[in-house]
Amino acid sequence: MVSVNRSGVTIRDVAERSGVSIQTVSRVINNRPDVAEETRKRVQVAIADLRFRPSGIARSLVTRKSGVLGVVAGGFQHYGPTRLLTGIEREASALGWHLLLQSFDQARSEDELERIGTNLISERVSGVLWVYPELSSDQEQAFYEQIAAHAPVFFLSMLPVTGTPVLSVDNRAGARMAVEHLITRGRRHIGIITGEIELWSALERQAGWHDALSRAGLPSPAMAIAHGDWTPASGDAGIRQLLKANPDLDAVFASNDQMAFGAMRAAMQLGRHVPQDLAVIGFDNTPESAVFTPALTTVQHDLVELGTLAVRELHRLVEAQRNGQDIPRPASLMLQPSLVVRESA
Amino acid sequence: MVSVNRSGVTIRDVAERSGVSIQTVSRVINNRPDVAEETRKRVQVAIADLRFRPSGIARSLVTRKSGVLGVVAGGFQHYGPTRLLTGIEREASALGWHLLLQSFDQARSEDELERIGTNLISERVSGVLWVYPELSSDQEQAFYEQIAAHAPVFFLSMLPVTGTPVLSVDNRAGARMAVEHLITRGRRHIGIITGEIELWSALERQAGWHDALSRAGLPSPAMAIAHGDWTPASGDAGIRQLLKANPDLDAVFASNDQMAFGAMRAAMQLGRHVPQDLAVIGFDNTPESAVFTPALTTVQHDLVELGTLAVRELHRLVEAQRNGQDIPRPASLMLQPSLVVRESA
DNA sequence: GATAGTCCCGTGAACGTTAACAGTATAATG
DNA sequence: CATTATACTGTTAACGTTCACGGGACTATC
Repeated sequence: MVSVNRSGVTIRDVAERSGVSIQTVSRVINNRPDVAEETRKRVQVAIADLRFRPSGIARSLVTRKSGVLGVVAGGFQHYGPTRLLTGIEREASALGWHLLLQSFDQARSEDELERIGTNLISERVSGVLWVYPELSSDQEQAFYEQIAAHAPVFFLSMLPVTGTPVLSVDNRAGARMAVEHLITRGRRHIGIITGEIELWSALERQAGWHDALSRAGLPSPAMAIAHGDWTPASGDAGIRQLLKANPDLDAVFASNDQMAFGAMRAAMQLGRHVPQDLAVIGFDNTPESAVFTPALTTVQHDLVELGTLAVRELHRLVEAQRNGQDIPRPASLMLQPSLVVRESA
Repeated sequence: MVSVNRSGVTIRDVAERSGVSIQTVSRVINNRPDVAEETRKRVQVAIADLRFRPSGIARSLVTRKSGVLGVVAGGFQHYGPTRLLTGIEREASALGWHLLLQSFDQARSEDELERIGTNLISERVSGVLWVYPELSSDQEQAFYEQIAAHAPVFFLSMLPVTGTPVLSVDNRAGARMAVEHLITRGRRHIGIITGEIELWSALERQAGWHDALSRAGLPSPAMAIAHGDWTPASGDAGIRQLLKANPDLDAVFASNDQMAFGAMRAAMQLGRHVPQDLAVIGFDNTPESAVFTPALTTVQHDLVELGTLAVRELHRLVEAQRNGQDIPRPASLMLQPSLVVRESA
């Protein structure tokens, strides 16, 4: 019972049925003032009767505005991108924008990038949000120039490059807070399990770890660093490596909660008690972190809010541009995270 | 440094520069055979020089095909919808389709529904995937009729209604497997913490729990049922309620992993040992489930695969329709889950 | 009573592409 | 050599809207 009768009712049909011109119908659907109340009613009745929906496509063609926001994102197996997307979607829909999603997971090849760029331009997106995947700086530059000639681009949680506004959570400050908390609690041998090091957020969290240690006059040797990839398994592997290299390790900062979970489990398997022998601290404040045993101390950041803000800023920019107003060069923005102290540290 | 010069290079510019007609350029970009190799080259050079990208919008207008897949989804704070979206995105992009995302989180009002329908129709989507939110059956019917007149609609993980194909994981069978496993291990007083009962998947899992019990000749009294909402907190509350009402409860089936986590933590706080005193089993096989302490026994289902299949089926249908072929009424599809036995049961 | 202003409505052209058809050469066939 | 097929290219008309005009019928103003 799949219906095939694509109902092709157009503005012309409405005009005919209500005995006015096409233009008048157009005025009604865009509810413009200059149409008599009586005719407006008549047209509206015809619209309802015929179940007419104006074609966004035709409209876009002539107005040269799509009302579509291009979102390039990846890593939906992780917590961050998912939350971000939620915020983005929410605000976009509130502003009447649609989302054109382009994922960028598997192959980060040149071709992939080219394809995404072409798609975004072809669909005449009104703006672009580049959410997650890091780019090498030459790719970055090329992509940015390519797209930016057509629509404004914002980068979320990415290394800032010239002329590109970046909106992000202050990962560095968050990590610093976490490690400072460990230091306050008397820990002195504090390791780190990093995220994927190609990602700016991972690097920033590592930098925050380093900041806190050096401010306290503590060393941050290479052997206190284990490289993870955000997964629980890499947290497991990471803590084993760290404990082997640093027998007197008394705390670890895992760059996200999932790795913290993996690390806690492995530590307990190795006979270490958390937090007595080993304090563990995470990053994300995932729902699971509160109910893990022991409950995870972690860094809270509001990514939904970040996504919301990004869309709002971008929308403002696009509107200003469209109305020929002065375009304020958008500033970068850093949201401040906070610490949630629980049992693990 | 936000660029405003929306580069308006069209097919006409390309034609002019390469000294051919517009039509020939069109033939080249759609790489059709009937164009001389030499002219093709010349046109391609012009395209590259001018950085021309054909307007998907104009193309859609004339071909009356958007190549856009409407996805109506919600609940991205949960594991399921996220995985599903991943699969959908992956396959869509492989097939050259774009995704138009419409969230449906907050207000499930009539207005909301109307807005979504209008959007989908206005954008002339080629097909619609209704991912998560349940609808009351009259809403359902109205929505379906409204949209289906324009594009085929598939429902994922929803109560089947007349004429609507549903693709889903077999939640009922999964739950049954879980509870049967508990029974095999000698458990006799098995409670359930349900998901949001408005959702079909939650109801199916509850039905599976009931199936297994009655097949084994065991009772499934109302007081063995606690209603949750997928969150860890509701798992916590759920197990407390169950233990109070059923002092000799020796196992619980939580309808998702997050609730299982909450339940395990609460049980341990109440002095029960998992799995000795109380066996716990979840549903989803989230990454965290493997590293929780104790590691969670749970039901594994491949939602990425489900999303992939859904898109593929829908695409096939749309293509068949477009080519005027016979349209096979798409069958409903159930993916079989499997059990992952770990420590908690 | 002429002039200007206001309110309402319609006409024609455009937006950027593809579909359908109509050529014009050149090569193959009898 | 005439005829027919083949390979390539161009012309015209859509697709469904909105924009920039223009103009008629009233009403207000001097």
